[in-house]
Amino acid sequence: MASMSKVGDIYEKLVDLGKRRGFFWPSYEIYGGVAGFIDLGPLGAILKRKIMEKWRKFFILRHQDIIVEIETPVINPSIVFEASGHVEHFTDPIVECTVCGRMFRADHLIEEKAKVKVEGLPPAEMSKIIVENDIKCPICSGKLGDVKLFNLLFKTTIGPYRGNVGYIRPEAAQGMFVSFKRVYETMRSKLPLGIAQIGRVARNEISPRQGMIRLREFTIMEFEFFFNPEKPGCPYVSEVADKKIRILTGEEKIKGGKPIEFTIQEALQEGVIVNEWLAYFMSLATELVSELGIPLEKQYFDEKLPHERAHYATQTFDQMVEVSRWGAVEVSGHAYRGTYDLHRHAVYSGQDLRAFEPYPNPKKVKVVEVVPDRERIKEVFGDKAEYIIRAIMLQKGEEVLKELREKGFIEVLETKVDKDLIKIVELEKTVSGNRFIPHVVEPSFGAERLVYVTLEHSYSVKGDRVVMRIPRDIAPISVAVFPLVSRDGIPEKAREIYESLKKVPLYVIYDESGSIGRRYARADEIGVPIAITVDYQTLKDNTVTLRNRDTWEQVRVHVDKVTKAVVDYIEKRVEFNELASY
RNA sequence: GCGGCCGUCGUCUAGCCUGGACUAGGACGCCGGCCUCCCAAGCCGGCGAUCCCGGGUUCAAAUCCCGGCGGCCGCACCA
Repeated sequence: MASMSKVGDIYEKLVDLGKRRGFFWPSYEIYGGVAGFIDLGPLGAILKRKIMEKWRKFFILRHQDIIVEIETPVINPSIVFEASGHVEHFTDPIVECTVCGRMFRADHLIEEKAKVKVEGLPPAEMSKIIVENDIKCPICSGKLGDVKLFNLLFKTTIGPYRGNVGYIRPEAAQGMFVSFKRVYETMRSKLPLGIAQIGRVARNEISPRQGMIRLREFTIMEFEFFFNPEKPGCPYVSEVADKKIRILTGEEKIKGGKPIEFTIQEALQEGVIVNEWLAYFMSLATELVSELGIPLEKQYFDEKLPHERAHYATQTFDQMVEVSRWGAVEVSGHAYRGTYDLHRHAVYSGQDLRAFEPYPNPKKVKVVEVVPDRERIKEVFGDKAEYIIRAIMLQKGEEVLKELREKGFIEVLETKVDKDLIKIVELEKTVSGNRFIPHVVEPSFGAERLVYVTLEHSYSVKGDRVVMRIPRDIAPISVAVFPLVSRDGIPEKAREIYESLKKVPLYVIYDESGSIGRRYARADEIGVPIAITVDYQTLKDNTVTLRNRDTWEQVRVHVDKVTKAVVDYIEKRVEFNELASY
């Protein structure tokens, strides 16, 4: 297909196409628009839905015995995001130069210039440090203003009381953690367990740009996969052992290197990916993105360095897809979240969010029990005491003991607790099983970004026309029906076929305006994979022409077989040329 | 948030510098009709822009000035 060629920067062409043909456009256009919001048009909405369905097939339907989908609210009471750490960590202290107006992260600036740790300090304290250390604007040396907090969470109130603060979720994940106990029970208390959700989230980005890549409100598709850290193996990993993925490892990134191709097996053996489940899901993510029409060499995983990672994660890979204008964009994140979230919710809610796995037979074992000294902890920590006591009690006794012996204190909730506040009791006990906080790996996908990269990698030009080569199983419109000419009973015949295809059901368009070539062109531009043309021969032998969007090849198929041919083709059960034998 | 460039029919654009002849022109697309036996053909007719919004200067503003909103690029930000 030498005449099929990719063009350079296609962002603007897609923006144009999106508006003209109804894939997407800026929201609130008639009021001048608001940055960071987009509407999906008739075609975009179908495309997104088909991509979501594909995601469901990959991650939920294929694993429906262990991964289930739920739906939880978009608006959350503030306690949820206090527990998750978002209220604290999703807030950036920023400082503006009074001369040139540039904005900086106050904490980064102070730590760099004054060499002091300022994490968690109130803004007024940071402002003081800036004045005391005479820190100036690193660009123009101008005077810096006061430190202010900027929080990316959208805030609202729940009900009529101003004090009852709610936030719109910036990720769906907390819904899964908060309802973990319930889902775990409905799934008959077994691990591993994945809890998935597709839903809207919002982040109040400071300055969103880049069309549908950086949005203030978007759809996230993610699941939290809970497992016993003592049994971290994934039984499916053998199925994907030889599958290839590309990773820009942290080590390689520091050296300024490029992504390296690994098989899943190699990535695990070499310790590049720390967990089998994480590796398995990364393999599926690669396959999913490939099925959106993005070749392997245009995707890679970017291992996040410690300072690039979110507050909850111990290992994170961003799945990147190369696009023409912005280099590579993140379409999914794969994080090892450990016990962070469940632990925090257990502490904040006072609920036991541990899993339990019975031993074959109850065992008599020596256990180390941790008994916090409630009175003294309350004296020392005041309001925080209750949370600290809960956090201590959630620790494994052996681990607390070890930490105390090594350091003389333990660290919980980013707080040091001295050894004389904790009593250790060793006793013999009959235990019937293991109680623990499950570990979590989280694959999380941005639906709109997947839509965008799909469109971008579908875009091709053939001669002077645009052909959107959207993979046929996710193309918004599956098939077009055209009468070759609009007389002699041909339109009537074509309409019959159109009506029967709609009932399949399929997304179908019927078009009899303009020349046949114009209609093919219109269909190509919105990525309709197959066109059916009713012509004079149809009147004689009841066969129609099927025309392939990508190659323009044509085959004749009997009218009675057309539905099956179309369905088989768009569901990728057969290739186009095999339709000739239908 | 800062700086640069930019904002005219559905889309792309002419006009803006040098204010008036602009009833804002064109191309493509779209709608209706004719024609048409397979790749944006042709013919006829039609719809479509208070020139992003608000204010100012002027006898007169798409055009000059100010503010806002939006877009792209750079800086910062993107847990």
